[in-house]
Amino acid sequence: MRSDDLPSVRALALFAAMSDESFDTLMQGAFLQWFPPQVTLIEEGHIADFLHVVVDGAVEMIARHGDRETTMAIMEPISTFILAAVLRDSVHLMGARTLARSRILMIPATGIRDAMARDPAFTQAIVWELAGAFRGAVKALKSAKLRTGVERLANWLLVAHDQQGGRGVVRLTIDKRTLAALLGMTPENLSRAFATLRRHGVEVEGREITLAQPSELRRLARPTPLIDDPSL
Amino acid sequence: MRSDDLPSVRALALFAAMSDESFDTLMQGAFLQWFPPQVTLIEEGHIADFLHVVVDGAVEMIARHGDRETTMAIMEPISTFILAAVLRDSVHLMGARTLARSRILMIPATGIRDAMARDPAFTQAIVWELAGAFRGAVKALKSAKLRTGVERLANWLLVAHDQQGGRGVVRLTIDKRTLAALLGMTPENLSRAFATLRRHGVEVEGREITLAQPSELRRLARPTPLIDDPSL
DNA sequence: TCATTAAATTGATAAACATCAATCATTGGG
DNA sequence: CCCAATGATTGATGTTTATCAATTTAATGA
Repeated sequence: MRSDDLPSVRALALFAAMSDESFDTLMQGAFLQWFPPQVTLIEEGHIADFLHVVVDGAVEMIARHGDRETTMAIMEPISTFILAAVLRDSVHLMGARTLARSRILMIPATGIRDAMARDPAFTQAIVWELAGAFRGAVKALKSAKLRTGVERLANWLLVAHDQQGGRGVVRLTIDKRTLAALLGMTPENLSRAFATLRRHGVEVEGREITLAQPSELRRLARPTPLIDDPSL
Repeated sequence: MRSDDLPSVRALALFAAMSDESFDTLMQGAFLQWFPPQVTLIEEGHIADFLHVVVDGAVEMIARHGDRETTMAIMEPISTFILAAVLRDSVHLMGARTLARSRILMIPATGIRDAMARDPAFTQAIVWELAGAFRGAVKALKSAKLRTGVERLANWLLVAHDQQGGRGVVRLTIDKRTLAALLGMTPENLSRAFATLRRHGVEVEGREITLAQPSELRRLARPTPLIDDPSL
């Protein structure tokens, strides 16, 4: 790993408070690598060898069962995935695949566990990270259980809208098939959901989506921070 | 809190490795209390004041949105709930209600955070607990997204069967309405799912369920450790 | 034991969602 | 620019699930 990448890695919340010694030890065995799109990074069911950190790009967390596949989450910079499997020295419950050209930091699982045992500040950061991951999964489960597909899309759009500056336009950074899988529906039903939302001011042109009547959309979506607020 | 309850609390994995000093400080402000069934312990959206530990009984984690309600998990002894909200000093994403007469240990959230800051062994135990909770939520989400209702019931029965000694009978410890909500369906559809499973050797008599043809049920259920193994 | 209430089951119907297929639109490579 | 491949949309149909209502069963309290 090139030494000019180190400061930006160090600035990540997970690593910021740990000691210099711990950080240097950890980075000895780590590597930061570019991957093209559609590369499988980890396989569901395999033992976790590395902690992965998305530094650039995007990674799709995938779950499969029989002939069925779903998208569990999209990891964007700067975020880790598979931390729990690493800490428990266990198997991945999900696979991961790059959605775009991505730069991924990979840190040996043993190094993470060793550093955690030695550096309390690092452990505290891990606690913070895990608590956030757990709450993210709870919110996803709530959405899946309490909302219809159309409602999930509407709320997804409102969140994306806020994250993109709230100027009436949402630019899709993922293809619609992946969005459908993330929202727990078929691509066909995503198209239909968009058609349903047309009456609520949602205009779709390829990857650009205009929210012409945001309050109308909000009325249908019924957002709640307890599901939709990424910071909660 | 009576001092003869302390040893069994101390033996909980979360507290076992922490120092005596930390444990004593934590237990100063804690209390262990019996609650009758159907008592709301925490409300969704409220700030987390206490960490809760189910010592006896059972607690249902509930999520609500509008006029809809679902069961997110059933917490049985010995388990904690709401740890992530405590650690992040944030609001509950779920409510909790006793399902049976339950003995609950309540520890002030500030005490938990203080102890975590001071006692690395406690922090390590928290990491272990959080990692498990996250993986539990991921498995629940996978089940919700990848399986039909009938399949979820079938797998739930197989897991319960194993946990109850694998002798061909499952005894329901919760009412069927709650089981339905846990599995993400209406009570009516739970009845229908049981009727569907009759052809796979599942005989229902009130709260007692006989698995007359376990391998037939297994063939329909298609269990996978990556969703169904409680230890993974 | 009996009456009342609550839970569970069953039936009918509607809504949400998936599957399959055909067509259209977009993208990427030669 | 053209063509092939891929993604998206639309239509038809089937499946899963929810809702509503009626009936049956089980549990509870006096």
